Amino acid sequence: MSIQKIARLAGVSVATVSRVLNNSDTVKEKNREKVLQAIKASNYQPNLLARQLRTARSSMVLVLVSDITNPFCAELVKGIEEQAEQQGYRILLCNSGSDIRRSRSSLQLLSGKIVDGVITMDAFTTLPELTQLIGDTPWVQCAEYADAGDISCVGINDVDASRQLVRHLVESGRQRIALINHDLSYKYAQLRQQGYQQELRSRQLEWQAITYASALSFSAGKQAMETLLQQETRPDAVFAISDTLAAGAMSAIRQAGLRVPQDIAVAGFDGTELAEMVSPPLTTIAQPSRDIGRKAFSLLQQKMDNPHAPTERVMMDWRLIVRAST
Amino acid sequence: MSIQKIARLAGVSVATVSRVLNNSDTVKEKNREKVLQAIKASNYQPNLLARQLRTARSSMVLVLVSDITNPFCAELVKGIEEQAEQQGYRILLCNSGSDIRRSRSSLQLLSGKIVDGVITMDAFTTLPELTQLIGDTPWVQCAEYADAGDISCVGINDVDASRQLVRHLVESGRQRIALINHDLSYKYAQLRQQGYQQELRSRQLEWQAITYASALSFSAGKQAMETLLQQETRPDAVFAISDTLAAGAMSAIRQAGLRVPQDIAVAGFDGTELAEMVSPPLTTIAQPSRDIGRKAFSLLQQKMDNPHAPTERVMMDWRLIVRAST
DNA sequence: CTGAAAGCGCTTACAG
DNA sequence: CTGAAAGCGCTTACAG
Repeated sequence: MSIQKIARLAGVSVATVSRVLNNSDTVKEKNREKVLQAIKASNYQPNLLARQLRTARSSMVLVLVSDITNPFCAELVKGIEEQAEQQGYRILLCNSGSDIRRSRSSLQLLSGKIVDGVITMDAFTTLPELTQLIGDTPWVQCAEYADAGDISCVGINDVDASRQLVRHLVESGRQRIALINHDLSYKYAQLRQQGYQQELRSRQLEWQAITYASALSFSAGKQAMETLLQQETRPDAVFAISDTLAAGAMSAIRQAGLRVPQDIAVAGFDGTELAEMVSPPLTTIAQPSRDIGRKAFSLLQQKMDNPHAPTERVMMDWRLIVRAST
Repeated sequence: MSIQKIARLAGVSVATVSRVLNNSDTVKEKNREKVLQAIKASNYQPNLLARQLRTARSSMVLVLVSDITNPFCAELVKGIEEQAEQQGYRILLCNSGSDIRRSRSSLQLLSGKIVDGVITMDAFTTLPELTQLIGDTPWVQCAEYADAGDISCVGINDVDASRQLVRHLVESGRQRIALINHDLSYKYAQLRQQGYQQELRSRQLEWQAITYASALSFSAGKQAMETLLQQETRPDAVFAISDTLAAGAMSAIRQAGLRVPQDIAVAGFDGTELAEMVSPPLTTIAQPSRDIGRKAFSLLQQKMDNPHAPTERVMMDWRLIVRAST
């Protein structure tokens, strides 16, 4: 079913059909109706491929998400979606699993002209490769940094946020604060660790312990906490770099027969709903995830509308939420 | 950058370039090299739109997910993805939010020939409309029923699973078992409710209470539980139709100063990781979510490979997991 | 083994 | 207001 058939059915030229389809110009009412009727009668659906090939734009953007299972990512996506929808764009989600091979495959949608731009959340260590793959098509990095190259990004000040969280733990009397971190190829992981260390140093606290969870998951958090509990001195507080990890840590603590927060205080990061779901509810850093997502799309749109739009690095606000876990 | 330019650069025809690109036939080694070199030199990327338009296939499928935030959905998607990847397909995720308007918009990817098939998880009440939108392109309904029309689907036997869960509650001595359900436009919600009622009846338990959560979320579950707690007689057990709702219910119970499971037992459904994350951990029905996803893709692939493939309704295995919450 | 040519289904100046 | 025609970037019989 093509525009040709419709044209034949309606007794007009394909140009006229196309004009009706794009409700453009001035088509004589009589003709418009004939076309509309033919369309309805044949249940015609325009071929988007052909249209996009011709116009060289798709009004679709690719969102390369590292892990949809991660509630923080899911929130970011919702923000991106909201903004995109409002601006008449459609979003294609691809789950990269932080795997460069899969990213590469997904990015063919970009180089293949199926989407007009891309929002990524990949580790900043993969940026060189991504940069090469993406070339100079519109691109925004979301909730992870890009400190070189011509890439716009949105995030929060992770060092400050971490410091404030650690400060809170210190001020509530904790002496041995451990960190459960994740893959340091993420810049945000590095920065949160920096914040943690800076704050300890400035408070003259010598005790320090860092474990690296193998994934950003509950079970990895649990395992990381078990490791911490096996060490000679036991921490009296744990700062986990995400709420999911913190939930895992709490579970490990409970299984070891210890209490939260009496024996060990636990704090998370992100401010997802999960932090309220566990008990005791988690102290955490609330990130404005929806807004980060929205902003990421806005930056992308600027680039799509104008290839020479300036590259921006946006820092959003965050805040500490104190709950019963600390 | 087009195939034409490469042809010119390499001093061959576009046909030859195309052949190299599709590593087909037998291109003289000398020419292949010239082409490969030209491609590398110019960093050429094939235009997928043009290719898909020409070949009328994309090796991409659309997954219309009702809510990526839902951990059960996320698991399904991972299963679909695994299978798709293995078969050389790419997946496009669209978040319908159970909104028919958004589904409609996403389905243009189908009618517009951008994808070869679609997997949905929409409420069965929307099927008539979806059927009309989708026409006769390959389509599989995942984790929700389709009892009419020519739609393949994969799921579990919800009635049996519910009955077994309720049986477990009864057998552990519970007398007043409440149900926290969700939107009855989902067939699975209807069936689980049926199972609940059937089992109560067969056990001659008269007491019954059903609340409907406004969403499949923690806070909606909490609210639903609060409603239940306000009624004259208090239940001594609650069966929530999803783990997320169950988590909300537990939170409400705790806030009311009651204990789980001593005062009220709580059971969930789905068997997501969340069920292990809360404390006490949840008794739940484990659905083989990954396998459901994989199966959904396989069914879709059958339809894509052969338009006359038979329509199937697949029922997967499930099992009851008893934990400390009951 | 290779190239000229048709065609996938659209849109858009251009001429009338 | 409308139509004929070119062209987006590919692939694929067809002929050689």
